[in-house]
Amino acid sequence: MIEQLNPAQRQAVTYPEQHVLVLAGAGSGKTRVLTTRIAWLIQQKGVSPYAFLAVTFTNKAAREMLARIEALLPIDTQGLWVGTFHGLCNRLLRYHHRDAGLPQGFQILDSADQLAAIRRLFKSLNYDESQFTPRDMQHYINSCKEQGLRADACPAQTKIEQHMREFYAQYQQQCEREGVVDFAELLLRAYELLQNNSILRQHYQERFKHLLVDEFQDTNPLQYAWLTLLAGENSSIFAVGDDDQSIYAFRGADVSNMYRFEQDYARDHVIRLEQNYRSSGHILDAANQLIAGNQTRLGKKLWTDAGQGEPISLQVLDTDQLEAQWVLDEIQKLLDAGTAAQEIAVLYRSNAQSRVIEHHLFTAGIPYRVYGGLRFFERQEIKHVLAYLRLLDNPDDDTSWLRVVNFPTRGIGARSLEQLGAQAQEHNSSLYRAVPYMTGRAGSNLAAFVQLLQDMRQAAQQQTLPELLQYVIRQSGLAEHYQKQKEGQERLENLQELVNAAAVFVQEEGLQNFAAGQIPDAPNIDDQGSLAAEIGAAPVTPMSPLGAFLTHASLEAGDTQAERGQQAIQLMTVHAAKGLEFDAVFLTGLEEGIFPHERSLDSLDDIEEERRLMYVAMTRARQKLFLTRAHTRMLHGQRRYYHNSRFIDELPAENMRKLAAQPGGFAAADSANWGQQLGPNMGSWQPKSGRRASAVYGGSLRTQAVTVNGKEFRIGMGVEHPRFGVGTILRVSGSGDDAQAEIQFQQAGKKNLALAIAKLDIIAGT
DNA sequence: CACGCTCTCACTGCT
DNA sequence: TGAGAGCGTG
Repeated sequence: MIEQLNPAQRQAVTYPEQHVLVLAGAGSGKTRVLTTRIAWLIQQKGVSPYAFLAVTFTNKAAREMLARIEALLPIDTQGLWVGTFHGLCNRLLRYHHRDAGLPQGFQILDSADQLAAIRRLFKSLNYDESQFTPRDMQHYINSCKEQGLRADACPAQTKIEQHMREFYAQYQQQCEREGVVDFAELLLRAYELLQNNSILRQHYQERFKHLLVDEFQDTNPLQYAWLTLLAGENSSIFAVGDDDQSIYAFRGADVSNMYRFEQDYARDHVIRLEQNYRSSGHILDAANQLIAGNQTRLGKKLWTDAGQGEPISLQVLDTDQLEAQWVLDEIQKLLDAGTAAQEIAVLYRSNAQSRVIEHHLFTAGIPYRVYGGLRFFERQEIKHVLAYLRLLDNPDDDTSWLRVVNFPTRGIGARSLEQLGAQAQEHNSSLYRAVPYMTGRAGSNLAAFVQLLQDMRQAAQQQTLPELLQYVIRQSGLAEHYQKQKEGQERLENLQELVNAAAVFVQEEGLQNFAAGQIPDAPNIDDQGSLAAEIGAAPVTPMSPLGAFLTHASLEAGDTQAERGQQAIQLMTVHAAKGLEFDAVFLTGLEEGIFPHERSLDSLDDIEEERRLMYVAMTRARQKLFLTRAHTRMLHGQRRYYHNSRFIDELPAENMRKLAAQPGGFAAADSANWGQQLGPNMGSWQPKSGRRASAVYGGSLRTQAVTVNGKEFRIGMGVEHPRFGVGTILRVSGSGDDAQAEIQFQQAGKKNLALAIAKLDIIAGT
């Protein structure tokens, strides 16, 4: 089992049973180490499978981990807790819902549901959106929870903070009333459950001798607290991560958890996995050099014994169009040379950049697959069906109620709902429970809807889950509605797919013989029986197939796209590429303001995160890495001009191959021969010094003044912008509608503005 | 209640 | 540029 491991991997796998931090570089075999550690402890040390809790961030990672453990061990892996933070917390809360103060069938809100709930509360509290929007509020609530803060513990120094905190409290009340929990709540509740209930805490602390965490750099403070709370006196945490690949600070991840863990738990117990099995030497050397530019890191240097391979190619193009064309040409060559399409990836910093590339691939007839976008359980037609189903389980779920009470339309308009809302408020009840107070036409329409739900609930008692779904799709009128709709065909197919998904689900969970609403006995679910006996906890609460399916739908939104195996070029953001690898990688849009993104330019922390992102991007490539940038690209419907990304300058010359510039594009049209100008060592790639890269704007395109709409803009002139304030023109270029100026604003920093569009006032006398 | 118009705004995205 | 939300009209 451990014979084929390298020394560092072996050390990690066989480390004494105590807290360890494993710094696992990109492509160093971290999943293998994690899974082998579990298998080794079970097999060689006789540790019971019950003593393990292994936690990941994504369902995909959890599935992969389980599959690999099963491949390593001939024995039964039942009892092993492997899952996502949210999945495991959900499990805890289902088992101990009473202790956690939750209703038995609590529903889970996904981000969209949460936002809808917040919007609804905005309306019912008559909040205007001038101070903060529902989106701001959602972000605020989640980040409070991710720091373990309930509303009463949130700061209230300023008026705004007081308002937000008050709203947070109201939102929480609404969730309690409706019996729903959002994602962050799953974690916070589970944490509080263990915190407040010493019997449960001790039970789990004694049970889980080994806590293993994947992607530790992505944990947020609450996850860290949950994990360290769960670890008892005799438990050990095996934390695997890479601080250089921490790219999710924007959603609450805090790399300093790694530094803290090292200090507080694993001092002198840090293992570095630095041998890389993925990329060639040139790529690794360049990536190492780049990431060394970050101040804050634990430090690590990847190496390979597989040879230098090919240097990294860098190509500079005039426009985003030409960049896409160049990428297309190179892809064509790779395909001709026999590279499999799915082994070629085109990466970009943000999704908007995919369009041009897609267009070129599409025109050339090359199959491609864009990652990201709508996932299966997030589609509106799917969410509609799920809303009906949720109401069967929990009619007090107002979010679901409002979603489908009038969809398809059944004569219950905004007016009726307003009245219903008022009744609900008055009787302090859910909308569902307020229906009997309604009279007249609205009352009877609502009563009919309640009857519809009642019929469905009845069906749930007799039919299997797939049968119930089919029934709900028909009886709700959704099937008919989409049949009539012009573009409803695809939606109908998705609904059928949902029925199939339910059939697969009950099969896999062994629930196929149960009616949808029936609660099966739970003889073989884990050790909960013994737990109940042991600590006198509330009786175990298994879920009905319906409840289980709804939970599944919330916690696992489904893949964005089907199998990766298809013969298609892979297009995705750098974030989405984390954890993946390809023979050939095109990293596009390497311009200052694109990558690093303009929103990150003023903060060192943000720039360091962008640098890690660049590091992640580069280390996706096995053999060939192509970097590209364009002088100008269309963004937000405007042509904008960009400098070289600082990250290009930070790469060592000896690992790079400078490609000759491509002729053509607007350079030719503008009669400025950019082709020559961008020859080797000029615009394309320059060693170290060329940070300012003035060559980009140099030569015949350099202009002293331009006239737009009768106003003359000169270099050095003072201008005022309604948002950015007062600034000085550093540079002008182009003409007519394309005329651009780079302006140094006193407050807002340097901006490139299109003069025909920007509302600039010239400050007289400058 | 549905449709179409205008306005605004824009990174990354798992659970 | 173009998606999504808000608003007014038939």
